[in-house]
Amino acid sequence: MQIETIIQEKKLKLTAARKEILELFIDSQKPLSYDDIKESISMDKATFYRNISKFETESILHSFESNDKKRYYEITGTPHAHFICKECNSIECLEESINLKIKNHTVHDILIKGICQKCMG
Amino acid sequence: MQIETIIQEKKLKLTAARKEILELFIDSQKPLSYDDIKESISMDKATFYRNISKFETESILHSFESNDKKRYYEITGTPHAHFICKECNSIECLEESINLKIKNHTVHDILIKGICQKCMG
DNA sequence: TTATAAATGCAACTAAGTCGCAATTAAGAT
DNA sequence: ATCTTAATTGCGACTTAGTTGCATTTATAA
Repeated sequence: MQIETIIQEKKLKLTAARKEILELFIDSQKPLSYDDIKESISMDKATFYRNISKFETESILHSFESNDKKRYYEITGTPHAHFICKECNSIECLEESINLKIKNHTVHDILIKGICQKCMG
Repeated sequence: MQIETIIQEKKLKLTAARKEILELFIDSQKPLSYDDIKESISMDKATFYRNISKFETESILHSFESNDKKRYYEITGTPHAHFICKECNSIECLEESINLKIKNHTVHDILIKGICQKCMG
């Protein structure tokens, strides 16, 4: 996944901030919140959120609200469900796809909440 | 569902605030946030949240974070999944139960996000 | 190289929820 | 019926995630 290609396809300006954000999300194996990466990035949080928002409207990233009042973002790729641990707030991507249809509704995302292996002890 | 029975079973004091909260949630057909009901209740928000928190530890209510940074609460009854519309943020209780097991994880809740019938136009 | 629309940093703001503390109250004991 | 006391309440100040207005800077295309 080439950052410059992504940016050019959507006709966005390639700024240092955008490069930083996309590098982080492309390398990450799981969704990240602003809080997760604020130490690793050099831009202001307004810049972060404005870019994230643009990336979302361009479908480069998508997001969901977790159990900890934070929004988590990930690169839009193969759709998959997420497991959120109510105890430690960790998030796992579930690879086995869940095929779920609800009539008169378009399903985009599935979040499963519960207790993860670590927290079950 | 009798409010006095619920309160007595958990050995809590029956206060006016608790009565108000439980009445609202027992009558509601869907999960409610503080914002949904703040006009209808007479207590301070600290009191609301402290009681909600107690009701959650007593398993009288349970809650989840929706797509709009608000936490939604509902009476603990028959387990069911929720559909959250990403566009209008409405929440529906899904009655057909979804049987989902993930090895090494305890599943408590399922949230399905997408677009509801109204918003599909 | 320049023009300009878009992007940035900063500071001030919003909104959901939390916390400390003094005053009040439910419920059991007298 | 009243007293006692731990639990509950209201208030105000605080926290934290995210947003907004505005002056300055910068990527791109002419």
